[in-house]
Amino acid sequence: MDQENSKPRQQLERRDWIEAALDVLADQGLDGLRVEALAKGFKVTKGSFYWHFKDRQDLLAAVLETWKEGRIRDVSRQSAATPGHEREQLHRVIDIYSTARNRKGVWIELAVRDWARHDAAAAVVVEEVDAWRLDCTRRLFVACGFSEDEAKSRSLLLYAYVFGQSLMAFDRQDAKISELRERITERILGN
Amino acid sequence: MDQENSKPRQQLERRDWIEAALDVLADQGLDGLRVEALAKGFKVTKGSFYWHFKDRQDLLAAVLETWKEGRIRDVSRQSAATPGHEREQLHRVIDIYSTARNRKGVWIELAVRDWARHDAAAAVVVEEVDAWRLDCTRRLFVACGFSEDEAKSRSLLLYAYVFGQSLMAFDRQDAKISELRERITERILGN
DNA sequence: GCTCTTCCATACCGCAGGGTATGGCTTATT
DNA sequence: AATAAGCCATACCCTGCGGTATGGAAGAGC
Repeated sequence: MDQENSKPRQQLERRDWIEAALDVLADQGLDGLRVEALAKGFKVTKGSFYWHFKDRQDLLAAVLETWKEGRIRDVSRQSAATPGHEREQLHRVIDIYSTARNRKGVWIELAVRDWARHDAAAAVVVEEVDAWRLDCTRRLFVACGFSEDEAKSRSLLLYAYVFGQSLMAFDRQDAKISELRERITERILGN
Repeated sequence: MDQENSKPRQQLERRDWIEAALDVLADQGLDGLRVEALAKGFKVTKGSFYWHFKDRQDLLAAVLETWKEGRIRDVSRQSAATPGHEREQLHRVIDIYSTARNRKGVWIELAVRDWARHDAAAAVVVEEVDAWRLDCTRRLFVACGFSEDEAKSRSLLLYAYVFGQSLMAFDRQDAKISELRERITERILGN
């Protein structure tokens, strides 16, 4: 119910608040991100919060920046694909966002995108992250032998699919869901 | 800024509030759906609102029901495909949700799905609508000559793509976006 | 003309939550 | 030991918003 501070810390830092904020963002959404609730999670009052942050917007901007940096790092790791294993790498990109584990990452992703629909700053960040991601997978597709246009097209399809799939309840629709997923993956990556 | 009542009505009905609520839902999201703000849009006080609705939850439930009925009707129209033109029908399904016009419909879709992530009732409705839609396109794919499994798989890919695509800013990513879209559509519907 | 119903205005309560001011405790510094 | 700095508690203000109670205006029916 309430997020415990696993390490019974004595001093809170900016990072701790940001981490907790990301947790809340994952399973409450942006409008569930209240400083008093956050403070209560740390068994602390908001007097602490306003020591580390100017105001709520300050936290939100920091959350956004943190999320962006994390995604950029992820993309960088994916870009460093072992030559000859680009297709495996693309496969992993799909798997990572196909629910199960990484539920938190997916929900943060959706929360941020919802955020971006009503906030210009968030929209900019999402666009930047998308551009990185799409460019990364585009290069991978090109390395697989596809043309530039086909690589762009498939990159778009890939990410639209994984995000769209996380939008659908979809796990409960069909029993043999994993088989369907394999078919789709093949459709995106295949010949 | 404020939604005008185009027809200078004298009496408000339940439908009017629900319609206005859907507008707000489209460009403000669920947490922007406040009864006082809604009343101000009608140049009315909330005394009126609480005449037509028990409370805020009553409105939300009605909004959800209205949205569900609308989607079910849409699916029904798509199901009534002229035999021999199933592929055209699938093409239209993709086009309808590919932004441009129907921006409102897409944003409501996203708002409702965000809603469903934190509300069980909304989640049920979304699941039902998804089931209808997937079953409809599945039948269309089968009519196109695909196997049952392949039809299911492509239906999933189709809807995940259109929803995911609406999640991405994506229109500003590339100039020749329409060409990319055609490639993707071909990938989803093609041989 | 009178009453009753329908629909909305006015006025109010209660509470959650952002933000501020200030005081107190703890640790480091000299 | 005394002072300063870092970190948080307490107390308070203000606004927005859900919800209620009640009164008032306009038409319907008799």
